[in-house]
Amino acid sequence: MEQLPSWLLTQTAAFAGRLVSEGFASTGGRGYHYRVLTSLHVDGPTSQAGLGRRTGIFPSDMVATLNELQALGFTMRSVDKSDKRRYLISITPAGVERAEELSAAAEKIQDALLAPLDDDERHQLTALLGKLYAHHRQGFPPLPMT
Amino acid sequence: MEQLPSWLLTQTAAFAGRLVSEGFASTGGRGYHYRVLTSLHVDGPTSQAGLGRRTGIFPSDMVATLNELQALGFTMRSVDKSDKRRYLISITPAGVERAEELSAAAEKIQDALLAPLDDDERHQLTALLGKLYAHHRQGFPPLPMT
DNA sequence: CCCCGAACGTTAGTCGCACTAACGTTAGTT
DNA sequence: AACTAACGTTAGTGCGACTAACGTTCGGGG
Repeated sequence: MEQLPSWLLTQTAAFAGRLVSEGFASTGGRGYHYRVLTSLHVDGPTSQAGLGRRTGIFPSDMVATLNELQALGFTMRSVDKSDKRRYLISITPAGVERAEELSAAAEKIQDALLAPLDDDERHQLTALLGKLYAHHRQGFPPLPMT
Repeated sequence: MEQLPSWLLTQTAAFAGRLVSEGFASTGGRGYHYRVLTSLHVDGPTSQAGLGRRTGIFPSDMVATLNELQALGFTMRSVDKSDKRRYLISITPAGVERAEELSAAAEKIQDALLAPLDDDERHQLTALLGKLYAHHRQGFPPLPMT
């Protein structure tokens, strides 16, 4: 059982999840915050739905996440007057700062996670996971990442 | 962000988790059932605590899981009269059958998950994940897997 | 021998993430 | 003008991981 890739993947992911949670939680954040702030920081403002497509977060969860981030002063909702259905979500200076904190935390997490692997192996792993990720992402969510 | 190993790992794990959930759910089971039944089938009867150590399931969750499996007729609790604190958990014939069903489901899941990888890559991946798993398992839970 | 700490099973509850269903509003399309 | 699709929102579900507390039982040391 312990050599089944799905077992290894989910178990390793469990450890990874633990590390990620701890890492982010120690700075008072969580995965969704990291994903959203980083996406806004790197790829710029967009609608909530667009953000959801970028980050793989469901619209319903997006609402809650943005409520939190907004309450913390990290993001802003402004009406898109060319389309009254949507908000334009943008990141504040404080949000950028936070995004960088969380990125730093993410890097530390990498190190802890990949500790037993040398550089070669790390590249192998990222390549393989990238392949899996790319494959399974196909045909899955609403693709247009506006 | 998309080349961060932790991002890839957690995202890939998300897909894996989806496939696993779907795969098991389609047969009316879940991950905990698979873990527990397989452990009992492969490594024989033990106490609840022992089972928890084998499978990485918390005692509190073990209780619920065994209640379910017992209600379904897949496992049995018998008193360990040499130690009145514990139950001896064993698997029933129906449970063995179920374990095999779930194992078959797990294999199908493997195929779906690893579809984009050739044999070589699959071995690489298992090796790398195994390394990570082995490393992070150290110093984590109560080790004696009685 | 008794006491105390550890292990066992159990109940209850929390958290993060993923996901579904339904609703009102607004934009396009036909 | 009517219909469909997209948007944001509310509410609720499921699974896995985890914490806290409690009563019972076992084992070892004073």
